[in-house]
Amino acid sequence: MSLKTTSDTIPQDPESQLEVLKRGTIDIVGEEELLEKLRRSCRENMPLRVKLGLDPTAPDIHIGNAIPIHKLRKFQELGHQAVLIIGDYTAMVGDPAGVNKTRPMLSREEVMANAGTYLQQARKILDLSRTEIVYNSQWFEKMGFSEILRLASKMTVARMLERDDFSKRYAARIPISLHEFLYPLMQGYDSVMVRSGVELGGTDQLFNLLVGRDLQRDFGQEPQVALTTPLLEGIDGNKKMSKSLGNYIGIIEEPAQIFGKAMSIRDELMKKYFVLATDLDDERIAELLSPDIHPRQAKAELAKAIVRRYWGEEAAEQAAQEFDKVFKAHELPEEIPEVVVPRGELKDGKLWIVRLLVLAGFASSNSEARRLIAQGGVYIFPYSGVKLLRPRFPEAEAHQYRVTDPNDEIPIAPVVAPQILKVGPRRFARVVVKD
RNA sequence: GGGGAGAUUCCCGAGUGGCCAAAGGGGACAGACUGUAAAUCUGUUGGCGAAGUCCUUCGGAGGUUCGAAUCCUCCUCUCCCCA
Repeated sequence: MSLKTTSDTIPQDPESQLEVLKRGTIDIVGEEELLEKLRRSCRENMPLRVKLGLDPTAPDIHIGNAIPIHKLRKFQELGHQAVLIIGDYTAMVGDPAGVNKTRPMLSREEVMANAGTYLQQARKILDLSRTEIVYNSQWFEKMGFSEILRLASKMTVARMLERDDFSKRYAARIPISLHEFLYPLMQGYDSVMVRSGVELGGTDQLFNLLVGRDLQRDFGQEPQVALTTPLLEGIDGNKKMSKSLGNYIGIIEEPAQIFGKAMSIRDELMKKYFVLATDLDDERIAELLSPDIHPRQAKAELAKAIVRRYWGEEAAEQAAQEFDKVFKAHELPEEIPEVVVPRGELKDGKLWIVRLLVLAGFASSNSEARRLIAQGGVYIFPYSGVKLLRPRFPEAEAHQYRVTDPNDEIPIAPVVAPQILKVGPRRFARVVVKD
């Protein structure tokens, strides 16, 4: 996907820049300062240095933590210098912001592996050729203990405990490890090291961003402006979208996957997703959310818009069609993964259905497979020409394909005409025999 | 350093000798219904080719007992109070 280069249509005067940048923010600490910085930048033709830190704590960037990245992109479009910090050191600590327990410390290897995939993904949003990319191990690795002490002396325990997440944990008697107190200082020190003029982050980052301001002052630098963006709820609808909760939509997930996950959010969440996770303008969003539009359709537009943002128009269109096909018309999806059955598993050309479910990865044990069957969630039918699978469509006679007996032995057809195994509404596999 | 409380299944959390593969909630999965992987309702949620006076699981290692998540000893980790 190519990134839009809109810089020539973009307002260059500081006031309009500020206007553009303010859209979709929660706090700007130092808004006056920001305007001043923008003015100076115009006057002296010096781009602002805009910092965003990404901690590679998991392999995926999701549409929630992509929000500040898009904001960084905005700055980039306005001609400012994006500074992307890959927090390979901070990732080892784990940001305590908004978390109610100590995060497991990651190993160097895990972090580095994630860092690689992060850049791959950030490419989808940022123009990396115009982005300064820095790893914070660069300075933390060689930092001596005396320097760490000096840094730590700049923060008080009382101030730390003012933080909501820490004070809650403290009140609830949930352990707080000392190294977690170091995190904001590390992030703040990053700002000093890259001489950041503006730092971006989700609202839960406000404290960390403010520490950056303080530290910069201590180190004789002009303090950065802190600009925060909203947090997005995960697809479960109540908790913040996060990797560890597994309630996220990753930006490099398959379009079909993104589409489906977006369709699974509750209706009330649509507005927020429209605003924060798509490129649609306010007018269009209002239109889609009006009572004239069926929520189902609005949500499909939402899902499409999210896919479009990361995979382009064509992928979005395809994902939408695919979804309708499977969930509205109850037909087979376009792409069905194979489950390979080793010939040795067969007895007289037959395979125990329970075994097949396990081989396909649809059940982790025979017992679970039996349960699925007992619940009526398992179907097996020939590949050719079966329109699924609904009692409401009598011509399909769907239920003749439902597996009802966990002791069934399924004859496995030759490779040319494989069978389709379906579990639940959306898990499919094509059964293939190989030696 | 002294005293007290605690660690339970994917998560939270009940359980203080057998009725415990372990309440309840969350999550997840399945079914019904539908507008969809929304909402709602129902069910399932350790393993074993389903079966048993079976095996594994209540922080770890031992012990008491016919029998231990539950009692004892030591260990690891956490929280609280005092210093």
